[in-house]
Amino acid sequence: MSAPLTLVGKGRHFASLGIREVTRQAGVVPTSFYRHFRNMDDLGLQLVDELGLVLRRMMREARENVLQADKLIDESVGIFISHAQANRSFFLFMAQGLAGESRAIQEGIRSEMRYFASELANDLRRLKLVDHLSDGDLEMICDLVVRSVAFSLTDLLGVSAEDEYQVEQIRKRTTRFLQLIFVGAEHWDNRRP
Amino acid sequence: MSAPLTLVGKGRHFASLGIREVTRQAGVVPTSFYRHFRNMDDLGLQLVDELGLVLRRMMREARENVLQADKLIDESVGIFISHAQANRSFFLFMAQGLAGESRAIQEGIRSEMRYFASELANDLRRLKLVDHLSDGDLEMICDLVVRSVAFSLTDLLGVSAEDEYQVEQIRKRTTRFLQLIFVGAEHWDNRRP
DNA sequence: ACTTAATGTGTACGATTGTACACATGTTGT
DNA sequence: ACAACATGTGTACAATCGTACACATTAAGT
Repeated sequence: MSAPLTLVGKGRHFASLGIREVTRQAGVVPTSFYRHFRNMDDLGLQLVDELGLVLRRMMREARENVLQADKLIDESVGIFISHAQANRSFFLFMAQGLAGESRAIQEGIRSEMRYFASELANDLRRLKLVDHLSDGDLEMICDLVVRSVAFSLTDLLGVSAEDEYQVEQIRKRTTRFLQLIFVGAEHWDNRRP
Repeated sequence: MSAPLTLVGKGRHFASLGIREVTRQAGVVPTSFYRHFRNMDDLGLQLVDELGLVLRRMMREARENVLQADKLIDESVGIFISHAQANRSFFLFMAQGLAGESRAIQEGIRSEMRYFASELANDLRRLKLVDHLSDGDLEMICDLVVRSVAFSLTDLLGVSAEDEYQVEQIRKRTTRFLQLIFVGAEHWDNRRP
């Protein structure tokens, strides 16, 4: 399962990978592939499941480290960036899959993002930061947050992890996006008659 | 050039297309490909250029139709959705290319999005809607707007254009995203000490 | 009308692909 | 120790791939 991730990490697109290519990278004969997966789509779906675990680990770390609310955004963005770099290939796979050619993989990744957004909504409720918002509005806001971060992901994966200046730019920009969204959230009910 | 778009429209990923496949779709012999493109990346780059034209047409129509400021968001989202549906294949190609395997195509699409965001910033300035914002902040906000809309694109392309209920849901959700961002923008300077 | 350039065709080649089948090796439970 | 099972190997084949080359057709410029 790590073979396709390695290839994706080298700049290949998951949709363009073949069975032979993957098994070659895994140091195994092509026919062995069928012992584990029915086809490439099946492989992709299992990768989505593993991606879920990676995201859950990231959430857990964020929950443990975000102690005071005023540092929430900064800390979270930092944790996100360090996880994205530590699991670069996984996140590349995720970014590719969002517009990939397998509808099932697409839906799987989308579902992981929805789960992530709903967990975020729970956390914000628990921290008593969003008492003035309805459930529907909170869910919408968390969705926007997750999407914005996911889009920053494609920025981040486009630069080398060693290019500290660029990474810092992306970190700052993502932080400002989230600040802007939360400013909007604070004043949101004014808009809802 | 329309052959690869047709294939993308049928659910294929651009990165997985081959020269023979494209020429077959175009009703032409494989070797003819080289009369027009050096390789698939070259084809992709020329498609990005055409995508630029599509986006510019969309901007023009938005500028002509958005007369009063209070309907700005609704109108713009509507125009975006109708263009995305009318040029489905083009926008699919765009969504794929953002995390595609050619760095050059990726950068090309990103560049189109930056241009789009800066034009949006100009328009908002001209409409005198954002006098309290610095150039840098306005640019950041427009970037977030463009990203959010681009992400909604992947939602929209995932459902059939005939599924009016789903399309309507996406329209509403995108509109709310933008409203939230603009509420944030209105109150933004409070945050900047 | 005649030259030049642009574009499409036909054939050919070795490399690579997905997958079927029979067989070998290693691991696990009893 | 032995059976059952999971996993990897080797061989094979038709299909497809990218691309080179020589040739035919069409379009444009003079």
